Amino acid sequence: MIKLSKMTDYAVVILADMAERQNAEKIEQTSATVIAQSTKLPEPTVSKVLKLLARQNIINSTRGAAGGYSLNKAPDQINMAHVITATDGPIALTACVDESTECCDRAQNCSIKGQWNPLNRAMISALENVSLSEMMRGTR
Amino acid sequence: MIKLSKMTDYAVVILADMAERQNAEKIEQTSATVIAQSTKLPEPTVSKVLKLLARQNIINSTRGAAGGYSLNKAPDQINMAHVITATDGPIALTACVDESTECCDRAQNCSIKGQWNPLNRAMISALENVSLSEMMRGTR
DNA sequence: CCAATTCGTACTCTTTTGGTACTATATAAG
DNA sequence: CTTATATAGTACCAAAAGAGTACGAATTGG
Ligand code: FES
Ligand code: FES
Repeated sequence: MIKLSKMTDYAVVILADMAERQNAEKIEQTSATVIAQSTKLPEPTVSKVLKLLARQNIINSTRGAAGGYSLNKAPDQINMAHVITATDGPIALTACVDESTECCDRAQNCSIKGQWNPLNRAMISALENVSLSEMMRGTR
Repeated sequence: MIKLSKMTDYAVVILADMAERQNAEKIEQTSATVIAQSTKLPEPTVSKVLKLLARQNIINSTRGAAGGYSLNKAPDQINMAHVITATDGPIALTACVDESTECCDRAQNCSIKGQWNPLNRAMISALENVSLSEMMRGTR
């Protein structure tokens, strides 16, 4: 079954939690520990997800004592394509998107070589059009 | 990385092969063996994929001697959502699409429970809008 | 009956994913 | 300067999923 990974699932939950907190209280930084308690997710996993999100600049990280994470954009500016890219890596439905790389094993005999792009583009733009705030409808 | 399975990859290659053959020659039934030779894919795998496609009525199967498979629709009537459903199972980005089922483990503490639908719908309709014939552009 | 062909299931091997642990680095406070 | 508190990065192991294969049952035409 085609589905997204648990990491992405967690990422959305965590981002939603951060968005709520940042909206309600005027706290700038939140530590991984606090988020883990709030979401009831295991802390090491939360930490891992936050690191992934920080690498893609979806959230901001501050080290040291009194450090933590904070959203880098408004919730309606964060789209799912970006989040999925951060947690699952690049969105490419097949390995055969461009002709430069190795493609699949049967490339020489394949009748649809290099024809996956329409599908990929459709998928990516669909994901780009769903924002975090849309995922949070009815939350508050 | 979010990607579709090799089964789906094979399925598209196989369907493209069938579409070409059915267009060129006026053959009604084609056996798994012939398709395997034509696509250079291992026969057992081809057989497996064809069975999956037949179950979803994307192709037609005839048993017995002189039996085989044939397309059930025109190539532009076959969309990728259908093919992916046949080979990978239902398209649901998360287990938490409807509230009836068990959802994920943290359902009780989840702030976005039941909010995955927008994402799922976007994804599915994107896939429905890509047809097999679009994947075959430039083939013939 | 016999040959050709699909159907269904089950099994094994490999790859990917999920989760955890450990160490290094950075920063604020005393 | 030292210490406490955080994040950053890497590496590792177990569990799950996926890919491929094999085998026997069922169906049809000659
Ligand atoms: S599917 Fe990869 S080259 Fe055809
Ligand atoms: S993600 Fe499953 S209930 Fe929230």
